[in-house]
Amino acid sequence: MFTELEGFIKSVDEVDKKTLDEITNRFQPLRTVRNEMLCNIGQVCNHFYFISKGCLRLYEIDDKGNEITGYFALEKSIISANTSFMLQKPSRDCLVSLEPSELLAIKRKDFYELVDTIPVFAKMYHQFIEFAFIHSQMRIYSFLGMEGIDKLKWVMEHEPKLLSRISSKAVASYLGMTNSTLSKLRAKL
Amino acid sequence: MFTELEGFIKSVDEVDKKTLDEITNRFQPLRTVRNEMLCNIGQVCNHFYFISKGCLRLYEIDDKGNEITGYFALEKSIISANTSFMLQKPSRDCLVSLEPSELLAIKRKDFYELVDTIPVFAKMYHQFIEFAFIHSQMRIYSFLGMEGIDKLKWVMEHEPKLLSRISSKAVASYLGMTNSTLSKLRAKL
DNA sequence: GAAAAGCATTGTCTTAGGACAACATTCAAC
DNA sequence: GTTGAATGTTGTCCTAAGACAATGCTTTTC
Repeated sequence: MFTELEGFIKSVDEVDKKTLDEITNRFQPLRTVRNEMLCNIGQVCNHFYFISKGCLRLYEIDDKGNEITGYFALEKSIISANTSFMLQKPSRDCLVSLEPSELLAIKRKDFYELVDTIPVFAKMYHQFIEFAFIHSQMRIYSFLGMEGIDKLKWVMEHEPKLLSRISSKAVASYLGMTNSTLSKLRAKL
Repeated sequence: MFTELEGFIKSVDEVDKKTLDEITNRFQPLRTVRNEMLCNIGQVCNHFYFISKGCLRLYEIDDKGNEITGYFALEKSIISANTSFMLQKPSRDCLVSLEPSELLAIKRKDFYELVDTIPVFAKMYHQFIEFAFIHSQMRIYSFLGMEGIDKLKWVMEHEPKLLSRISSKAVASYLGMTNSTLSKLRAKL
């Protein structure tokens, strides 16, 4: 499990073995089953997760009880209930595993200590958040105003893994449509 | 103009006069008229802007020629054509002033030098990007799946300044609807 | 301060997509 | 493997919102 994390860090920048150990030492392995909740609505999220294997989903539940997916994270990436983690406020999001997953968890305090003391880790976080922001903006541009069929084509082009791996229901909640609409659109292609 | 920037930096963290000067020295004042273009589509954005007075808008033009607003920035905040600035790729966004504005511009190279050498500046950037990300996520959650009337109520509650200050047309492009729809929804309230 | 350009409002018509429901299918758990 | 629950498909019906157009209202510019 730690091999993947080491590879992930190395992909950010060159790093010596000692520094790498300092980083990985702070992470605790964690195995989840399907649909295991890592952060529930109302909790303050105190961990960041690196995904060695598996897949996590971050979603919110709106006034009408509909789920809206904010983010999917696949293996070799990091995720938390970001807003709650950053602001240390009760989360409006749920963070759950979609599959049995192998994770490495780091506590918030340790996380920010590494950010403050280890440049490669700071750079990694910096890249993560820039990417997360850019990705969100891209979704806003792509999904506001776009018609359903174009949203579907957009995911097929930009995030094809989601379609092969993740349930239609969850994908629909990511695209901002109902599962029946998604199903009809798929039939049209 | 520089007074506002100094206040902005001080609001991030305590900072001595010398450091403050090192920061502000890198900024060049810049006055714009209405609708002045600071970064056009296809250009690589090489500046970050602090807004002393006025208001900027970041938007994209989709396949059908419709404008989609990604972001509004009012005085006492910073903005650039973020994606292009971060990735150093040709921008898909246009950055324009909505009003005659007083700006302070900093070159990309200087900007990142300050990020790397002055902790308070790094913290400021860090806060900016965390906020920008959180704001984007909030918009995704709020606007995907929400009905028009609820989006309007949402802006009235969360960003009332936009409605009093910015043209309906631009607000509509921010909410992902046409201006005629927005006008009809307003009449309904 | 007149002319022009850009905005905002309101109307009609049309359509994409939501709600709900019935049924089929897959998947997981025993 | 069997059973039950969750997911996916397809249908009908209906409504929110887009397209387009006509008109009135502001701003800007000369």
